[in-house]
Amino acid sequence: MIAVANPTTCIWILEDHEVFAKQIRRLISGEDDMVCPHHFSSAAELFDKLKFTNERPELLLLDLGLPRRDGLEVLADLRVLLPDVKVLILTASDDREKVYRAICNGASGYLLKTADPEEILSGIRDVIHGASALSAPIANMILQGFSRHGPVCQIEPLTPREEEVLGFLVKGLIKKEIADELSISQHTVDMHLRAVYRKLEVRSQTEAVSKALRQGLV
Amino acid sequence: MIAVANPTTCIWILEDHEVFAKQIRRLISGEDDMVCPHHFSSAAELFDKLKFTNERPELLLLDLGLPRRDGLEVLADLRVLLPDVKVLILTASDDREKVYRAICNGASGYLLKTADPEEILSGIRDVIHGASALSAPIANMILQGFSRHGPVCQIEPLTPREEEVLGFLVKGLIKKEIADELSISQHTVDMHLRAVYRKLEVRSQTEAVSKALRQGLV
DNA sequence: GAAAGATTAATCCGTTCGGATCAGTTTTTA
DNA sequence: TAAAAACTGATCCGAACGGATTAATCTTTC
Repeated sequence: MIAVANPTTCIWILEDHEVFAKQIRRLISGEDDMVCPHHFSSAAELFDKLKFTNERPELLLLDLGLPRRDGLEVLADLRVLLPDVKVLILTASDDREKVYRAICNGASGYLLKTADPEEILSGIRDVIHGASALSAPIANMILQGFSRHGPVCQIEPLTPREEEVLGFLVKGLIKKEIADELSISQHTVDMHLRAVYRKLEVRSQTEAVSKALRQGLV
Repeated sequence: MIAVANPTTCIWILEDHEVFAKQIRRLISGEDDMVCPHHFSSAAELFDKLKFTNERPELLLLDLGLPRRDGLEVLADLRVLLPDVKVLILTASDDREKVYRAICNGASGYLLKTADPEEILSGIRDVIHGASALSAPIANMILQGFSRHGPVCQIEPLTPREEEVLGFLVKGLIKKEIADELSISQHTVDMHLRAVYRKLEVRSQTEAVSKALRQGLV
């Protein structure tokens, strides 16, 4: 692997609050490993730029509290149009649903506007390097989502096939559909599932899916 | 609320690597809002201290790669013995299962030993202030756990009763047990559940639980 | 005080699930 | 190569589930 020293990262900002956007631009411009050539006040402006030019950012700082088009919609659209552009949410809202939707829609991080400049810059660098950035209160929200369901113990490891079946179950398929998907009989699916129940110490699909998701097995 | 200026936080360390432990102690001692009076090389030493003295830390920096007693066991025991003591994992391992188990067992954060001193200090402060601290690669691991299941859309809000029923379902109860728990008939539970199905656009308990957990509804 | 929404309850019926139990084949590993 | 583990398949049956439909009561809101 060839190491590239200080490659300059191109960052765009979508933020309707003009003053705040300019502050962030100044912050970024003060660093020698990143530039911010544009910022946009509305989703329309951003998509016009993408439509009529070939310029592309490596990272977009995205506000969620936009006036017309919701930031979450912008995020979902970008995932389809430009899946390689990383999106870092930078917003004032710590609404639980917004946080979850942003993450589930592929945001690389979620920073609050209360974050200090250092946190924003290191967050940007983390995202550029393939990691994720979360403000402490947001990390807290997510972690609580885990621990709320109580402590967990080590479990007997699942076989690859068992994990596969469990994965389809989590996707919402019923046994017959899983059987078709894997080209095996329903009885076999049943057998694998039974083994999963034993290992996870559960007694139903519902419990198995719940435990699997809470423990990050799938 | 009365603001207390710079209250000194008492931090303990459980870390079998003597050199690293001393580095961290020095780091902490250099700050005027935190002190580290003790560090321990084994779980036994730590629990002896807790048993024979009344000294208690506000925060424990915990390594997971301990020789005899596993750090995760220590965490689980501390949750029971001293639920108010916050635990911040500081370890070399980025093993997915360890991360999930630590979080599910109530750790307030998970930092990698590769973290720089500033990150460790700000992580400690975040935890003390009730938030959480995650190293960027760990945050990434957790976020991937969400987005792996694909994008999600806004859903019709559930009524309180519907959320309650869904909550019990996630806990692994079957309809009859939910009915008993809420002192209503199975038919009513069935009705609520059907409403949940419609709103979440699913067709089974399994799918409902899956979607609920992935979207952080419960 | 009227309208809207939430909560409660019930019947009917076909589908799916979970538990118990058995057994042959393939793959991995010691 | 032999043993262990994983994967495959099957039957039987009672319990649980999902869909459709109807309707009374209670609470909140305008």
